[in-house]
Amino acid sequence: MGRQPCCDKVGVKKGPWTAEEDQKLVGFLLTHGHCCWRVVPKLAGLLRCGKSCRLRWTNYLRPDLKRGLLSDDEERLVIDLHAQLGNRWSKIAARLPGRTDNEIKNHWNTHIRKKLLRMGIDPVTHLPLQQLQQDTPAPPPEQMQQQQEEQPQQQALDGGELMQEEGGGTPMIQPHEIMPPPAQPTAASNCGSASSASAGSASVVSPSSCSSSASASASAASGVEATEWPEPMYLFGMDGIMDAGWGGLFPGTGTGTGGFGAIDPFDDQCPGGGFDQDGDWM
DNA sequence: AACAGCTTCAACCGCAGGCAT
DNA sequence: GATGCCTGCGGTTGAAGCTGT
Repeated sequence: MGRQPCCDKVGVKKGPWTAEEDQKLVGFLLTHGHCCWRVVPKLAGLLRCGKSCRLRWTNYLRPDLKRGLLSDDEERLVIDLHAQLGNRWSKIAARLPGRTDNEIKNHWNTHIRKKLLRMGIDPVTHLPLQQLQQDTPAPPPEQMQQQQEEQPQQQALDGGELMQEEGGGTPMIQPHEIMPPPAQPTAASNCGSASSASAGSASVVSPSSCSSSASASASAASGVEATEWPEPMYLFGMDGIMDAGWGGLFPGTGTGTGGFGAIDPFDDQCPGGGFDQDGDWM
């Protein structure tokens, strides 16, 4: 809405990632790691800005990501950490292996925040709302407005949604449901028409609509034992991934974003640069 | 079945900080 | 110390999916 684009270059694609783009990005990062995110899209053959690639990787394609809703323990930890750290989502995410700051931020805003409000707890201060109102006789105008907006919502939700959410909420894919891909998966084939349904959203494979049924049946057929594996990996199969040595790529899965500690990305390319002023590889 | 309103979450944006020169 | 580049962070947006009428 009137914002300046982060990439002023013409021809930079935005919006949802396609399966093909995911494949290119993962394939490139598998073999090269990343030197400078700015040049990753160029070298990977993507019409994206580096920022977009980094975001896609850290929030969705990283193999050490957990998928699905936060567990009760994780949720409690998030609340606890939020009370200590505030909206330092990256710091909070660093304490939850396999979770991204974006994921935690979203979960906070959509689930935990509402839950706390229904419990009469201010999600910002973590103090009881009533006590907050008594202790702060004249809150700032914006806070007053916020409380006025939130109180009716709290009352409105006290009815049925509480019970629903307390009972576990929407049944999305759980970590234990994540199965390794079949031996020879076809790109995006696990979800049937996922790639053809909408070019723009083909890569955004809905866990609830796809993996829990498709991958479960696939693993049942192949007899593969259930293990934790990120959803997008279905798109590419395991052979190349294992050959490329994911384990070496991600030695520390609990360190939050980044996580290329053990590799020397672009070992023979990066040192000394090699890019012109436009960031083109020379 | 069709529509409208609501919810969710992937992706975007601008900004700040770190680092190299 | 000044400048520029790159990365990471937190806030925000909007399309897709879901739910209710």
